[in-house]
Amino acid sequence: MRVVYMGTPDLAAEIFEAIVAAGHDVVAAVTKKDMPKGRGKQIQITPVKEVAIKYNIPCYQPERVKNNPEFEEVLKELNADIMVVAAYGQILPESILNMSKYGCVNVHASLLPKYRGSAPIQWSIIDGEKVTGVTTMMMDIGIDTGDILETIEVVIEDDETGGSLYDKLAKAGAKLIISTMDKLEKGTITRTKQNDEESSHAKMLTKQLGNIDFDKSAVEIERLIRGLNPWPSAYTYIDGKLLKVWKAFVKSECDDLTNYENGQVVMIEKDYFGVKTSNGVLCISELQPEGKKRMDTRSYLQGAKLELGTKFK
RNA sequence: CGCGGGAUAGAGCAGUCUGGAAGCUCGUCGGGCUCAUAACCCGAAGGUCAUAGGUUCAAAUCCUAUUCCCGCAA
Repeated sequence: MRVVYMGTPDLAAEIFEAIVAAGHDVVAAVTKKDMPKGRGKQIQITPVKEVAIKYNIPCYQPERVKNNPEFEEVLKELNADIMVVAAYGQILPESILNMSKYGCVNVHASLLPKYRGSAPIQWSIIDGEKVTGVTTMMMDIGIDTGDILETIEVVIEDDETGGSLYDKLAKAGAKLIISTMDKLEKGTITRTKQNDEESSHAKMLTKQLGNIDFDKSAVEIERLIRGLNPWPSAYTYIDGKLLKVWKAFVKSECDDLTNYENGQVVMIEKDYFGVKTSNGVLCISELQPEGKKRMDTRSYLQGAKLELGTKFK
């Protein structure tokens, strides 16, 4: 098929590659504008643009697609059979949705109608889901509300992190979109309406979200840590300095801790230390002090003189 | 030139302000103790103190430049 591909991050890039590899004629890529990123403020090109350059595919980066007749004209001229959208980052107007023969198909990293929105992967871990997946759907004017075409399930492991799940879903999504495009072309696809009553919305991730609240339960905090690993990461403060928490586990049975407050260090072992929460002890086993590299807690304890009763935050 | 922290043994750190013997907690190796051990005791190896230049009788430490790592912000 003659494809226009829209997407921005790595996940979208992987799906992009799969479509190219499947032999489709991708005539153009559309991605967000290059933004200054990283320490220097160096301009960094988006992962999708990288792929476009690799295969010598023209790449468009409109500031905005809404109310942009010029860009719509360009799109029209491309005369695509289908537009595939994956984590593009902009809402498409109806005129673009209806522009091509097969319309706009979106690859979304959740089992819709659950986790509509921008950060479904991390939220599914934070919420403690056991299963998530990828959905392909026909886009309409709502946010992730269109008819479902196909889904694929992915199990969330007990030690799943945002990063590891991201990779799994990218691979699953790549497989699924090929299948969906194939069925669309053959006309064997079925469309299923979403049940809005079962829907939920995954809010955008913010750095604030990673600020650990020790008044929550250890189980919840541990999921937060995994969900926000590697980005934007869960953290707390010690002596006013940032301390990122990369890995932790929960200990529910402990000695009497009524003398301690939530957020205080209540046990120090060789490979971890435990912090009291509202329910259970959060045992931190991998962390990163401000300005330092990520390290296991064993190493951290060699150099830092952590004492029982130290309060985080 | 967006703001800031950092580079010292395999790891994590102290020492730098106030120049004057290379240290700490571990790890590794050897030996001992023990029914046994990730526990304990004794011993050893392992460093161009990021790089280059400067000041000084003397530099990890003071001055200048460079490289690399990291946090914030975006």
